Amino acid sequence: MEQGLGSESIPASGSVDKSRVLNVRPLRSLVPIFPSPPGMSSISSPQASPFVCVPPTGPFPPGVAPFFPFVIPTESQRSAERNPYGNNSIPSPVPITSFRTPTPHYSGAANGNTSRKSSRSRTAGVQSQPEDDGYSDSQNQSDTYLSSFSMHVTSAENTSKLGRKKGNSQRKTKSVREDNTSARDVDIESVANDFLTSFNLSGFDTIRRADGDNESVTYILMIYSLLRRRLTQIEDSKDATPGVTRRPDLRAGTILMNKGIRTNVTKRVGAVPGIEVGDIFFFRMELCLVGLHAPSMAGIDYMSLKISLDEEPVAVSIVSSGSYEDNVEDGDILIYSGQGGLLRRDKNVTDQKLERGNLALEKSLHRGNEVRVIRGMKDEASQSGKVYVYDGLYKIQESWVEKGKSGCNVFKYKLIRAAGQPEAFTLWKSIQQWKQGTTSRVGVILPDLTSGAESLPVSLVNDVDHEKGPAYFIYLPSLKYLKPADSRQPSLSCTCRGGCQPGDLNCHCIQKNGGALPYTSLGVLLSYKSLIYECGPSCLCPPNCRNRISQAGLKVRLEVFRTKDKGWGLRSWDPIRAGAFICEYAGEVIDKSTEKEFGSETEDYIFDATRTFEPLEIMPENSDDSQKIPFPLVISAKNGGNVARFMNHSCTPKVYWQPVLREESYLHIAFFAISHIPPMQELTYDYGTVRSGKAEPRRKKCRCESPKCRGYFY
DNA sequence: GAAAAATCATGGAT
DNA sequence: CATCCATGATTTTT
Repeated sequence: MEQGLGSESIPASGSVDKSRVLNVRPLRSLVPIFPSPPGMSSISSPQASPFVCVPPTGPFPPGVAPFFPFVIPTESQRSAERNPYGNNSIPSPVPITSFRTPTPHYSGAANGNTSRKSSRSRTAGVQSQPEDDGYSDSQNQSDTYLSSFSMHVTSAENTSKLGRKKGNSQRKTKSVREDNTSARDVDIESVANDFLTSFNLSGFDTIRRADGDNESVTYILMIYSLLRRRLTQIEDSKDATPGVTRRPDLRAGTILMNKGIRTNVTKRVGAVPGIEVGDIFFFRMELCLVGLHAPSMAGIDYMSLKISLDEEPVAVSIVSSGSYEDNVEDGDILIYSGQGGLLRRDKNVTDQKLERGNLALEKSLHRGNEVRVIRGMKDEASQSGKVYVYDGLYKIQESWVEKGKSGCNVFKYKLIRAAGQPEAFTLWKSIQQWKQGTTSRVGVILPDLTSGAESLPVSLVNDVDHEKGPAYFIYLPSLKYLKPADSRQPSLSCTCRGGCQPGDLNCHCIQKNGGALPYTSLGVLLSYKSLIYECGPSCLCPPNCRNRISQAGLKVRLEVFRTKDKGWGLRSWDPIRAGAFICEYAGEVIDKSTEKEFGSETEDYIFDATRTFEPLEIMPENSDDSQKIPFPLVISAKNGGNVARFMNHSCTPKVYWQPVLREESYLHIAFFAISHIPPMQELTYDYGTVRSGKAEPRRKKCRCESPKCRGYFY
């Protein structure tokens, strides 16, 4: 059924090269595929609570994750869930069900709706074909994935019932939008399906949905990131009819929510497994998906807690984002305003009422439970948009009512941060001050080791030992080709004087990239590719062209710092969002004639682009092998290089490298963030392994301290 | 600056 | 009383 759908809604798929399907290697999938138990959607709250005999300060020490043991529902429970009326007869107090569990909404919306709409989509698909060309290449490709893998998703989805929510909005939608717009929705849906199946991702099993761990959280965030960027790209390329995906962030979020690709669905007081204090997020939807803060918009998340017979709401997390007049002066204290009362479209400002979130906060004050605090602040990297920092657990100390600016009553809650947690928000404040110069960074050896060669200064810092700095080298901001590149191929440049535009198919550089720019409008790399093409020296586009991201210089404030046991390392003062460009690997290109000179005795500061690294989940490695790097590139940063030469190896890195070809003959190496990187976390990448046939450099002991550490690197 | 969006809780209806 | 359904409250984001 799904196969039929795929070929129906995307007419071009008739021309798909079936042989590709056979080449698709099974990708690493995170979890085995479990169809969700049919009764999942009817869980309700039984009686007993483990909280009854527990001090109000919370059932577990701070920082220690959840009170839920990892319980697989027993057979009796499961059958009880299947029979909703049997709920009350569950005899034993089982922790996992002792709280009101939100009904999971992973409805079959995606499949159900698409199939219903598919007949309409056929005509619309034809109409929109010219525009579709903007991304049809990649779409067709993933289409092959769809046909080969979709069965998993379909079967998993169909077991759950159709989301009424979805049906609801659909009805509204129909009256407002034209027919062909809703048919475009199908496009998005199928793109999303393609996308997900290309990861062989069929959803999370119920256990992983209920309680997360580090792996699930990062994985979900990666998927979200990629899907969101993908939808953004589609929105981009369809400039003729804007508004297809007005809010890619929300769109990507709901798709994943509906498919159950989320975690920590079980609401909980206190720490959330898989999420650490200091973690950063760029969208509210991300908070929903990982279960840190469930409401997609509201600032207060709460749950009802059963105490003996009574039920009362307690707050579990809040987002302070600047909509209200919160006081954030002191880093460990937060004066938080209650919700409501703000001016709405028709009404005026009103007094806040002691209900919902406000009531929950009040109850939490008396109960003394810990409340997670997420602080949102302006993202300086992008004009619009915010960064959210998980600032850990707080307790409410007092509450009062005061007159707001508008003269209406506003609830205020004073929250105090629990002691013993890693720095998060306070670190941001310090960094702000370093930048302003109001306080100085401890241990600075050089304020700018690039001596102005980069657009932003790079400090050299040592607050660990007495080492005065790395051995002398010349700072090169970019890769130096010693010999003029041999022009075996005529350079194919572009003539986009105003900068390359997403939909412009006449642009050679876009053509080389398969019909779509590899970057989003924010300059974020869409996804890893074995090779991407940027504009080069003879292109007519300006330096700020969107297809010159890796040439535009540093965008984040970096520092080279002394690590505890790995020599010098690199980290950033600014938060870095997933996919963002960090820097290139600068140095001197080593060609065959000079190779001897560098020889094997100088293994340090050598970058070998023929190395391979363990592919990450975010890389649905396309079987398309045509785009390999055009020639082996080896860079030496021994005598001269940039910040990249200080990046250490890690077996679970935050950064990966990506070959970038500028015109036909200039190959560069650019580094991009794998996931969101909070400030001051060391930037590391996987040094990879040497292609077989080449001499192995000597092994070095790896000190990355990750659970997946291989123990050594080259 | 307006408009649109998604989620969950809530309360009324069945 | 349990379940179903519709609506409201929330505020972020482009």
